[in-house]
Amino acid sequence: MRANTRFTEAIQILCLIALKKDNMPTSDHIAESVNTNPVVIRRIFKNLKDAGFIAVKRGIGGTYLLLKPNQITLFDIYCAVEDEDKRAIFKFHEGLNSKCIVGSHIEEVLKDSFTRAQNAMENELRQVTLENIIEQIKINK
Amino acid sequence: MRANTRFTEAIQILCLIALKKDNMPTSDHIAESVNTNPVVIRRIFKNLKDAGFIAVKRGIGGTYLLLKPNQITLFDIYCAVEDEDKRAIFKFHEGLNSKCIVGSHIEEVLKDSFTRAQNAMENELRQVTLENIIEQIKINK
DNA sequence: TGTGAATGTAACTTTATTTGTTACATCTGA
DNA sequence: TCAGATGTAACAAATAAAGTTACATTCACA
Repeated sequence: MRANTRFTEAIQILCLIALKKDNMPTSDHIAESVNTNPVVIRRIFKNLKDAGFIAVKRGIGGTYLLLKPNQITLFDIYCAVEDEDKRAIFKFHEGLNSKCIVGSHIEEVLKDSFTRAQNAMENELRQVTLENIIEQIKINK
Repeated sequence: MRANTRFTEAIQILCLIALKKDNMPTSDHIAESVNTNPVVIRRIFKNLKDAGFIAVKRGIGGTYLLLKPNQITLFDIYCAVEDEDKRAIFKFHEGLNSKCIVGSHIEEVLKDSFTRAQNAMENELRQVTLENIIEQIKINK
């Protein structure tokens, strides 16, 4: 399949919304910045709405934040756009041979190490807020 | 695309080789434990050979370890079967709008946080050796 | 109250990538 | 030499993300 870019796109969408309070950006405006189709943006809107991060106005259009940027971490955003299965870094082949000592135990044995690695990654994402990202963008600007 | 299972398969292959010193397992034997095609196993053999972990005997067939299980970490195995691009957890959409403040800076700004998260994950993989995994399999047996 | 511009969403296509499979050249110990 | 293995190319199948089209629905405003 293609590389999954929903997470970084979601971050970019939230930055655009946070930085443009006056003219609330529409899916068309955002799609231009991300270089994709407006429908792709609207699909991510749905995830961000469900997570309680934004509100989207029908009819007139536009979006705004429901939380302050310092209340949203990168991990929160990650969870909003990818379910637990998708967030798992390491996957197992299906149908491991249960008659084989290795095949029947490897998944259980590796699960521990994999969980630790996954948690370490996620804890780093928890350390960074949307506000941190926005500040960096302003500095670089 | 499909879920990438090469990493877990490589670990399983190395466990099978480490645990069967007498009758060195062939790609056919291993394929049965992993539940896949022997060619898939041979493709991973190539990565493990290139990394210096195993030797594969042509003609007669079979494989054996060139390093001790305590000299190979999960991170080493990860690197052997996935190049750097594939190991990257987070990907960016291509063609971000360079005329937009967010589009032109987001990748650079996020890179820092993403690198930290990636490193945290990889450091956990460095803590676990093939020997640790094999011991756990024996205990569970 | 009609209109224009936006969102919500279904349905389908395109593209990318992994795994599975077939086939066959090559190798090696007995 | 031969039986059984690996090495590898080439192609098919499966899967999933992103792109696209289409259209119903919504809402501020003239």
